[in-house]
Parts: sequence; structure tokens; C-alpha cells
Amino acid sequence: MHDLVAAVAEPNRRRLLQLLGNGERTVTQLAGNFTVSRSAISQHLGVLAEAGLVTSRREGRFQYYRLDPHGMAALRAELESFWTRELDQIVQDASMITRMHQPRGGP
Amino acid sequence: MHDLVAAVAEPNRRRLLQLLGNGERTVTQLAGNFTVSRSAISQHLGVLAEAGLVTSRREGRFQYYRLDPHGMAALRAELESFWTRELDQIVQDASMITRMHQPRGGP
DNA sequence: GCGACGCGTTAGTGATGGCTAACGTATTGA
DNA sequence: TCAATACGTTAGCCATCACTAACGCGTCGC
Repeated sequence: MHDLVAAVAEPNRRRLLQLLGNGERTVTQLAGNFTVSRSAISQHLGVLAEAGLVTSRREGRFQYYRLDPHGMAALRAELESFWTRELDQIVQDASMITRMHQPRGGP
Repeated sequence: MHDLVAAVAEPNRRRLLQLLGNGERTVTQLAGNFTVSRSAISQHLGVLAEAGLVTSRREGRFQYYRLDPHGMAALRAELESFWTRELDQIVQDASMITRMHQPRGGP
């Protein structure tokens, strides 16, 4: 995977990271939350590991995956370096317009 | 493109959005910042337009592209909904560790 | 009208992605 | 020892991607 952002472009992988936000999980535990096969999840975890976003630990038959804080920090840094002040200004304009079109109690 | 985040997974497209953060640009103006062909840039712009992140306006021979505030807001919302409090906590742990390893004037 | 310009579109190609099915391996409990 | 469990790996398939080259179309200046 040529890019940290590309690693989280896949929705299932994003969901995996969110699940791992609650702590260590085994592959089977994680796979229980998806409709795709356990093999697919294992491969997604491999991608996330190669990207440095997760690490794993062996315990008996179980392979526990957890988030890698360094990798996650790097991802956050890359996202923030992308999201410049200019882009933020554009979004603020959008919320202005939204409020204009929905004057009562917008988000 | 099946996903807003996937639309910005491509580095050239991220760069396009950043360039458009400075205001409207023509295709040739944008393409001047890249090594790939103008056709490639045009296709990337097409992807961004289909994702609702940019709009375009015709003026004579020139096609001006600009950011779409609504789409950019949607992208921001999706990124923020992904980046939960749990993930943020993990990253804070990482910065703690970083400071422990580089005690003097870390980022 | 005519050539130069700005741009979109298309065809084609090589690479990559996501998935399933099947197999292999280590571990556990009986 | 044997079956079940947990997991990785592989092969193979189909879809999608990023890109270039080539063409076509509208627009502008002359």
C-alpha cells in the first residue's frame, strides 16, 4: 500500500481500526463484525500491519491485534497536513450556506 | 468511486484539492504542478467532481474548477466520524511515548 | 476560414485491490 | 492420538485504477 491514507480508504479497514479502538481483539472476534470471510479480514489486518497502523501478539491459539499508536499518530499527522487552513475556510463557508437554507436549529 | 475517503486516497487528487484551496484554477494551470499528463489531471478532476468535491464553470475556452464546500464538508464529517475519541486517546499515548524518547523540545 | 489553444473522451495497458475457496500449521482439550 | 479451533497463506478471479496516446470538439485570434 503506497500511502497511509490509501490504507484507510477501504471501509472495512476503517471499521477494523475503530473496533480496535476499544482494545485488543482476536481475528475471529473482529471477523464477527463483518459479512466478508475471516480470510478477507486477516488480509486486511495484514495491510494495516504493513502500514504500521496495527501490531499483533501471539497467545496460544489466539493472535491479538491492537492499534499501533505511532502509526495512528502518523496517519493523523498526514490527514492534518492535508487539511489546510484554506480547506477549513471552504468548509466554514459551507456551514454558513447550510444555515441559510435551514434557518432553524441546524447541526 | 465508492467512497469519499477513497476519492482523496490518491496523492495527486489530494494535491489538486490543496491547490484549489487557493481559489479557482483552469485544468492547464493545475496540470502545470504535476508530472503526469494533462489528461490524467482531467480524469482526476472528473473523479473529484463525481465525488462532489469540486465543481466546474465554463468561460470561453477555459474550464475553471473550484472546491465544492458541501462536498468538502461531507468529507470532513466522514473523517471526523472515523476518528473517534478512542483513536484520539491512542494517538495521545503515542505522543507521550515520543516525548519520553526525545525529552528536549519535541513537536 | 484557419491554425492554435483548452479541454474532455476514449481505447488500451499494466498494475493493484478485494474477495472466496482451499489448504497448511500450530495449539488446545479430551 | 485425534478432532476441533484459530489463524496465515495461496491461487485464482473479477473489478477497478492510474496512466498514456490519440482523437474530437468548441473557442479564440487573425
